[in-house]
This record gives sequence, C-alpha cells and structure tokens, in this order.
Amino acid sequence: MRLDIETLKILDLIVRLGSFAKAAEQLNRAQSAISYQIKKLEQHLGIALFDRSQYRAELTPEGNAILTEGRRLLQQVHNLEVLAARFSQGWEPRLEIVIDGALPIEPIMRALKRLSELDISTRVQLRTEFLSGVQRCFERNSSDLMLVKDFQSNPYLNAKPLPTINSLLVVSKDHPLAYVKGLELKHLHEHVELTIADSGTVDPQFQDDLQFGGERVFYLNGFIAKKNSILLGMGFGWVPDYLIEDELANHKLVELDFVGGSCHSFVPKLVHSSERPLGRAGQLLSDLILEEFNQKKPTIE
Amino acid sequence: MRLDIETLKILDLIVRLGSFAKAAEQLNRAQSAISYQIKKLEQHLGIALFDRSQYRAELTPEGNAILTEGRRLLQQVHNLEVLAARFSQGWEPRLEIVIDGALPIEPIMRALKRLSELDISTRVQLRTEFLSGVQRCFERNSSDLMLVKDFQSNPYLNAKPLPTINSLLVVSKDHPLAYVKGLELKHLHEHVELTIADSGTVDPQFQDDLQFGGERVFYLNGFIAKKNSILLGMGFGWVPDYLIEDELANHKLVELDFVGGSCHSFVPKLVHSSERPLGRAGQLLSDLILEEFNQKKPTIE
DNA sequence: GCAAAACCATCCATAAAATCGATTGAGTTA
DNA sequence: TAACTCAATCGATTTTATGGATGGTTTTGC
Repeated sequence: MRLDIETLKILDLIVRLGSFAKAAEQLNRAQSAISYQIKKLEQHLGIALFDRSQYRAELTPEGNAILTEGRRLLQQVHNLEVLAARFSQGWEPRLEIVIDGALPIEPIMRALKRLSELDISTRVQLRTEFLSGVQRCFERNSSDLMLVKDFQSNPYLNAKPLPTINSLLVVSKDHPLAYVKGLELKHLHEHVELTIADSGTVDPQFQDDLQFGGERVFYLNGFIAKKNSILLGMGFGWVPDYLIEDELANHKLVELDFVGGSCHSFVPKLVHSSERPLGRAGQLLSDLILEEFNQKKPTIE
Repeated sequence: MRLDIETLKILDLIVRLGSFAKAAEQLNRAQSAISYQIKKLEQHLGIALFDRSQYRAELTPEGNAILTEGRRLLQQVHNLEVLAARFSQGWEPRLEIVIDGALPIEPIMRALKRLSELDISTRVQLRTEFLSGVQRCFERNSSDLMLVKDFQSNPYLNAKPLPTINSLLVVSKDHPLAYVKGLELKHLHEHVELTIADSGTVDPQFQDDLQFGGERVFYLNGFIAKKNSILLGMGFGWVPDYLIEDELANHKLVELDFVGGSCHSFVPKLVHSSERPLGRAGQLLSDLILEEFNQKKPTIE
C-alpha cells in the first residue's frame, strides 16, 4: 500500500471539479472507486484530506497542503514522461562530439544553437582536441561524432567531407623571414617554429607531419594562442586561413615565400562510427553541421 | 497502466544493488515480480531501461536519464510523506496569529524563532492590528491565536494573562505641557492629542476609551510613529513604557502631571477559541509566547 | 414544503493486477 | 566441468481495484 501517482491525480481532479462524483464521471469510473482511492490515500498518509461533516466533502487545511505538494509532484511526473516520450521517439539522452581545434568553431556553434532551439532533451557535450587527440578521445569516450582534420580509417568509421580549409605558412611582418624571397628549409631552421601540441600523444615522433624539424619548436595549446604568438613575432607557423583573413589583408601577417610551398589544403571530415549508430539528435546535428559548413565557407580550389 | 512510484523505487534499488535478484531479495519479493514491474515500466515509457544482451542487465543511457529524474521524483515523494507524517502527529499546516501593535514584538519574535528552529512544517502567519481590529481580524480570518490589549469575551474564547504593561501619558520635554503641575482636562484640550487609529472600525465613537475628547486628535498607524511624533513635540499621548524607557531616563520625554492620572496599566491576553482548538504547533507557540513574556518582562505592580 | 437530484460512504461480487514458485537458458566462477 | 548467479517466462494464486446497488444526507427546483 503505497503512495501512487494515480491517486494524486484523482485528488487534484476532485478539488478542481468540486466533488467526488464529478471526478468519477470525468474519469469514467464509478464514484465508489474514487471514494475507495481517497480513503486509501488518507489511511496511507494517516491524515484526513477531506472534511465530510458537511454535505460537500471539503479539503482540510492538511489536505490542501498535501494537494499543493502533490501538484508539484504531478508536474515532475509529467516531465519524466515527456522525457521518456522523447527517448522513445529516438532522441538519445546524450550526444558527445569531439572536434579538432584547427577547424572553425563558428559553424559548429551555429549548428548547436539551432539544435538547442528545437527544445529536445538531448544533452550535448563538446570537446576540443588536436590532431590525433581527436580520434583518441573519440574512441576512448565512445563519442558519437568527431570533426577531424585527419584520422585513421577503419571499416566502421563513416566520414563525410567538409569544405576544404587552407593552412598558410605565415609570420609577423616584423619577423626577419618576412618578405624574404625563396626561403629554403635551412633558413627556416634558424628560426622558431610555432606549432600545436598534439593532444593525443606525448611522443614527438607522432607529431604533426607538417613540422619542419627545426631545433626550436614551441608547442602551443590552441590556434588562437598560436596566431597571437606569431603576431608578436615569436616565430613562424601554419595557421588556417579563416583565422587570419584580417591580418593578411592589413599586412600584419605575411605569407612566407617557402620553396616547399606556403599553402597547405586539407579536407576536414565529419565522422561517426557505425558501431554506435547516431540517434535522432546525432543525425540532425550531423545534417546541421554539414549545412552550416557548406553555407558559410564556400569551397576553395 | 500508469507510472507508479513503487516501480521507480525498484529501479533505483536494482541499480544500487546491481542486479534484479538482489533487489528482489531486499524487497522480500520474488525475482519474477521485479522483472515484471520493470518490463511494465519499460512498456509504459516505450523505451528500454536495461540492456539485457550481456550477462548482467545494464542500464541504457536512456535508463540512466530516467533514473536520474526518477530519483528526484522519489525525493519529492519522500518530502510529501514527511509532510503528511508531521500532520498526522498533530502539526497543523498553518497557524495564524494576530497581535495588538501596543504589545512588545520582541518576545513574540523570539518565540517564533524558537518555533522555527524546531524544523516543523507549520507555516506561521503574523498580523498586526490595533485595538478592536485585533479581535475583528481574529474572527474574520478564523485566526488561531490573538494577543490583545482588550477583547470582547465570549464563552468560546480562552484567555491567558500576560505580564502587565504600563502606558504612560507623555510629552516632549520642549512641549508647553511639559513640567506643568496639576494639569486638568481643559488644559489637555488646548493641545494636540496623538493616538493610534483603531484598525477595527472607522467610526470614531468606538475608538480607544482612553482618548480625551479634545478637538485636535491626530491618528497614527503605529506606536513607533506615535513615539516619534511625540518626540518631535507634535502633541501628547499614551505610550507603553517599554518603548520609551531610554527617552524617560534621559528626559527627552516627560510624564504629564495630569490630575486624572498619567499611568494606565493593562493586562494583555493571549487568546484562542475553543471552537478552533489549537494544533500542536499552536500549543507550542502559545507556551513559548507565555515563557518569553514572563521571562523578559517581570510583572510590575 | 416537497419531490427530485446531488453528494458520499459502504457493501458485495467481479475484474484486473501483482506476486509466487518453478523452470529454462545463458553466463560466470572456482 | 560443476556449482552458481542472473534474468525471462509461465501458470496458479493472492491481492487490489472497480462497478453496481443501496442508504443516509443535504441541496435544489418547483
């Protein structure tokens, strides 16, 4: 004999309609069933919810207090059922995404915002890693989606290409290498290279294959820090072009004239594993991300 | 087929103990009953709470989300049951008290504070009225207790005396009446009388019987306002002595030498109606109020 | 002022549900 | 490999909820 939700609903209905009989009618039940339930509730709680001394059964003050609490409870029950309904419609409870810090964050944020505006119950967790750290995090945490610059393929990973991003080899306009024509590797080795620490490994041999192998390499933990360091003249390095459009236009940064090339393109991928199929929110977010990327950043050859 | 609390408790227990079987044992039920309830819940919610593909049934992410919400719900159910338990032990849900503004508020506040420290669920409502307004409010609102200077008795009202309070007829030291010996009524009539508006009636004939009937009477809405007005030299009036001990000691206020007497004692009463018997909190508060009054303000002859 | 209607409690028979005990098959431990 | 543990399932049984009828009030409508 326990407190049950159904009886609280009955209590609420009785009070709203004003009588046991009306509540019974509304619920398509016999009035005796209503009386029985209320009596049972009163016995369980050990208090009189209704004062039956008058013609109409009236809520006691205690009953009123219980009703107030009970209504709060009913609201919460409703919330729980809505949550369950969402899940049963395919909305997964949580969605974890890992992205490479080299990719622009704005389209992702716009996609997340649009997802959140749909008022679904899925909780989204976003992580940023670098280089191999993305895939390592994706696999270790069984994440649902990853946005990578590059990844080790396997039969279960399903990748969709995103618009190409160009990385430029740049340096501050005040740096000794600026405006020098026909730079060779040996020239670069005389200066500090700024790069991003791979968050997936501590072993330098697996670092970014775009490194030049000079003696002085500074590892930074994000492209914003890298860009700022380059702007301060600390060294040279690769930076995605979308981050430095302004600085290139006003010549605070200049592209190096490196004989090996100063522009490097890559095709970022949106990846998920078919071992862990995407739920409804995952599919939706996946679509939104593709849409946002393709809308804002037209592909460059 | 509705969501019921009992099943949420079972769900919680399964997860805490780690298996259906252990939960069944703890609940002194057969394991089949537990399976049955969980299956029913899953059908009701339309989602799988457990993943049964492995040896041990494991919570799905959806199940985990439901469990989290469910635990919140169980907490609320528990609160409701505690509330009911308090009521069944005699703690009434609310308690309304009306006091006369002429009485000192500190002992009442101390009593209320001590009551609240007992962590009971009774909500206390306090009102301040003046003179007949106290009883009018008490009767109109079916209040539980009143603290009055005076009241119209009836067979159902049960009054307990509180320590005597003295009202003094005082005036500012700078007022023309100050230090005048042998004042008669006609002298008083030449000056402004300050008094408290009876909150129970708008008809002046039922006003405080201590009024002097002069032509210029200012009605104020509280003793603090009255005291301040007297201090400013606006007129004379009765003020309870506990409010003006300091001012009398440093002679900012002086007692009038009125031939009709300048000190008027009254015995405040703590009253409740036997038509509405006090609940447990009412009795307790009643005791606390008596204790606080008798402790702090020893009776004066 | 009287009859009809509304209100709620109670009783009893029955329909619906939860539970038990036993069994099965899969997985784990020693 | 034998002994356990785990959870699903099934049929029988107990427990609980419901419907319908009745009775004692009080209110409403005429």
